[in-house]
Amino acid sequence: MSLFSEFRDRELLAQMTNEAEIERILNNEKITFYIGFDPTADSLHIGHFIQMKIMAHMQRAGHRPIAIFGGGTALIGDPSGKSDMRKMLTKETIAHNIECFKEQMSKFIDISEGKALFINNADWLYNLNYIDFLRDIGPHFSVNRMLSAECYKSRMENGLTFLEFNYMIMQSYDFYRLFLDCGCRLQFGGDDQWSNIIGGVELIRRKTGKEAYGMTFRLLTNSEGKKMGKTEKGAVWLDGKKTPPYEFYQYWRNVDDNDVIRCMKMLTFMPLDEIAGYAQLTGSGLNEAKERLAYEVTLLIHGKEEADRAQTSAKQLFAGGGVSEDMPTTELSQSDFTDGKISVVEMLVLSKIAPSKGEAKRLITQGGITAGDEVITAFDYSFASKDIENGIVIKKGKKIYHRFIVSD
RNA sequence: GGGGGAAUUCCCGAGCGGCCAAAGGGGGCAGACUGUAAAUCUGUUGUCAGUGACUUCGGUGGUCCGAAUCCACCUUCCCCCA
Repeated sequence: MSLFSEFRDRELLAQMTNEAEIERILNNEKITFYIGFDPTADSLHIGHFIQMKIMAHMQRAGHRPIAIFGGGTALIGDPSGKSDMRKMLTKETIAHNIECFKEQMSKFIDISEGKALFINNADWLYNLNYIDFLRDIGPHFSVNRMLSAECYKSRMENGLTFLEFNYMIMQSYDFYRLFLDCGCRLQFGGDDQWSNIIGGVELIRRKTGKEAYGMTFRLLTNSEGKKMGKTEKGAVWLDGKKTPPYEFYQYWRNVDDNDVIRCMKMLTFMPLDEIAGYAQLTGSGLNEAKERLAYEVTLLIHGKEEADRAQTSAKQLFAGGGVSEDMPTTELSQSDFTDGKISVVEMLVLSKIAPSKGEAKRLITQGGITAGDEVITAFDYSFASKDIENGIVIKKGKKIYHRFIVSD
């Protein structure tokens, strides 16, 4: 199957500037292309992963990827899809974030022998001369047209600063520079980047008279069109320290029925005909597909060992009596006990299962806390230290398990 | 630069001197139902303590027995005019 067809069949494609030509190039030439990543956090998240996966697909097919780290653009802040201005990041934070990105990305992209390039756009953006830049680039942008761009729409109501307004021009300039310096003719990005990408395509055409191409990939959304990969605590991070493998696994294990197959297509390298098999499943049979999805994605991000462990833990916890070696654990020391006892409320707060004592009591009152096999019903229930010296598992609701052990 | 308006608990959004820890919705959490799904229904959603206390309504002062509500100044944001 051709690379382009693969993208299409995996439902990855969103918009592109010249479909026929892009398909021809992808399938028949070896080209240099780029994707930008703004270092706004110290870890990549699942949305970036799709972009990386595309890079990997492309690299396998012999194309040369460039990953641009937005050390310069992150200082501006992309207003696309944001209803508020981002918090301004310091240069130090950005530098640190870039290092984190590079490390994570190296696991997916082969950068040996110039097979891929990692470039920081601060290399050219920092030292731009304002007047020269305006005279060189400014005339090629129409403010009227920029303001009608999708990425500024939401901001027309809430306010858009001049700082952020410049973001599109910066990104367009990036593409122009890469076109000149590296022969980069194609830019990819998430679909929210469409405006920024065609800005660059157009700039290149106006400055050089040559054609460059842009293509966007679908954002990971659920069946209701809402962005996926977000939890209450924030994004689903690729860094195991920010989103532990078990939680990561559970996120995918719990996706909506309607989203499983698309997630498989978009996030894994599973063969399409195999995915088609899973698409036949209905009702509770879909759990099988979810399990596979969770395993595959965890495997890609955290490796086989962690994926196996997450899967085993999940099976033990949900199928068995709820005991697993690998689960969040809180160690209680003797000083946590008063007169040799500790209340369940305290344990819940100590382990951060509940953020406050009030919340802990509420959980107990509503029957949401189970210790061992017993539902705790009295909010002042206490454990004696000797009763739990061999460890005890407390369950909050149906899915949160936490083990307590007593140290000497 | 001139004029007008706004800032409320996770979010949106009521409240306009005591009955306000603050309506309603969203979201979250828990329970029921289930398939570790969705939908639905119920409860709950500041902190600490079992009648109560304490800290909250952009910030700082003030008026008052009493303020989210009134006054002054400050900060930020929006709108109209230039």
